[in-house]
Amino acid sequence: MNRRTRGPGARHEERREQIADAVLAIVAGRGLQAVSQTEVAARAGVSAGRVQHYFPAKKELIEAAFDRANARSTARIRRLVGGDPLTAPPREALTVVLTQLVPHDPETRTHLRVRQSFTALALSDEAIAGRMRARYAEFHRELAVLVRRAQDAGAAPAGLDPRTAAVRLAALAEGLAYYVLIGITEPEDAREQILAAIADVHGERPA
Amino acid sequence: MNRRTRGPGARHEERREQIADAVLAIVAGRGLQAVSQTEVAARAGVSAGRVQHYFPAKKELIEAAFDRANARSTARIRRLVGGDPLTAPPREALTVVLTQLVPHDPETRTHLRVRQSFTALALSDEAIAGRMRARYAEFHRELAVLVRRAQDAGAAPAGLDPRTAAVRLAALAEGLAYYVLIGITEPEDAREQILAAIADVHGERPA
DNA sequence: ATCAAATCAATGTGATCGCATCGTTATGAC
DNA sequence: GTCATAACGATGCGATCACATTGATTTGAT
Repeated sequence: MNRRTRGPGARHEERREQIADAVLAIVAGRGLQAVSQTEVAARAGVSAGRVQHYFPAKKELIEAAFDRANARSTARIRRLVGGDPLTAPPREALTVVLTQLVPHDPETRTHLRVRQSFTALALSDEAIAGRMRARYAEFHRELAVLVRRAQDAGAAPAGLDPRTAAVRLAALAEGLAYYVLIGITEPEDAREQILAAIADVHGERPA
Repeated sequence: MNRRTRGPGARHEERREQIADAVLAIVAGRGLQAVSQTEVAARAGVSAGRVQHYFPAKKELIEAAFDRANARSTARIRRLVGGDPLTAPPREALTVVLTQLVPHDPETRTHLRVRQSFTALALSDEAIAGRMRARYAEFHRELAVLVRRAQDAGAAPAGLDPRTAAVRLAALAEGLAYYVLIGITEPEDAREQILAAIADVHGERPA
């Protein structure tokens, strides 16, 4: 129907995303504690009043930014896989999803910095924690499906429980990702380890 | 010589540790952003002036708390292993060091919450980041020594590069630890996965 | 005993924060 | 056209923060 329901402009969702993106940029650069109405408004190139209008409470602003980050991440994965990861070739999908977790370009680096800030916030903010748990539940479930399909396709002999293998892969990838982020591991090394772990799931011997 | 160099009491280091511990308690409970002079003073049971006296700048207070957390962690590991981990039976030391990373009692849970807060801070605070890198360098080096000794002792056939294996083990353990912390993985499951990974390093087939 | 330095508490200060409030403007419904 | 209302900008307010300042007190050294 109407693209604009009310008021001037009224590209409501668009504006919200623009502001949420500004929050993410600040978080990536200087952390969550640097997020304030003034800071966000300046970064987004809008008035502080507008920020407050779209997000009456700071809590909502932060949560919107978190959701926005997840949406961006999901979109990026889908773009790289070329569709729904669950219907893509399982091994390729596994490789993309897991290697995208480790920072290797500005975009992934920024995303992981943001994510790391929110993981800390989740420890003292139940609203974020709930979203985080839901996000991980979906993530691990999706990974488990991929692992199972990969096992079925390959010549996996015994076959580890898909769910367990999925969690193991994710944990390894996330741990390595943080090491890369703080600069104690090279992106290439992390990637190699992840590929080896994926090969292991396929019944091949890891390097 | 003199335990007290100057002034009343002058149990300088002791007081600093007491205040640093208060900081850690606050971080564990409500996160880094809840740390303020007033809050710390109240938690430590001292005047706000004293906090300021021992830590003229907040930056120093935070860094002292970080160092304190590391010292506590090191002491706990040594206590559990019963001496220097590097001279203990390698497989036992590996098991202790890695399984202690995942939260399974109030102490380890608190420690990991604190650690998680600091990992986020390290992304926007170079002083903390430097300390963090140094800490990990030592941690991974120590793990690598243990892995090498474990490989020598066991019947490991080929033998993965000890350094690579060490990083892999640590990454897996830390990833699992965070999953446990936010409640999407059970402590027992995480422990099992870690034990399996250690067995793998020893040349045994993982479960 | 005296003194200098360390310790400590109390108060002040400027800045910043989240949020409330108020007034103006722009827009769509009628 | 008019009217209700969303959109928006600007300003105000109370709270809190890190840090500075001040002054009193306690100790060890001499």
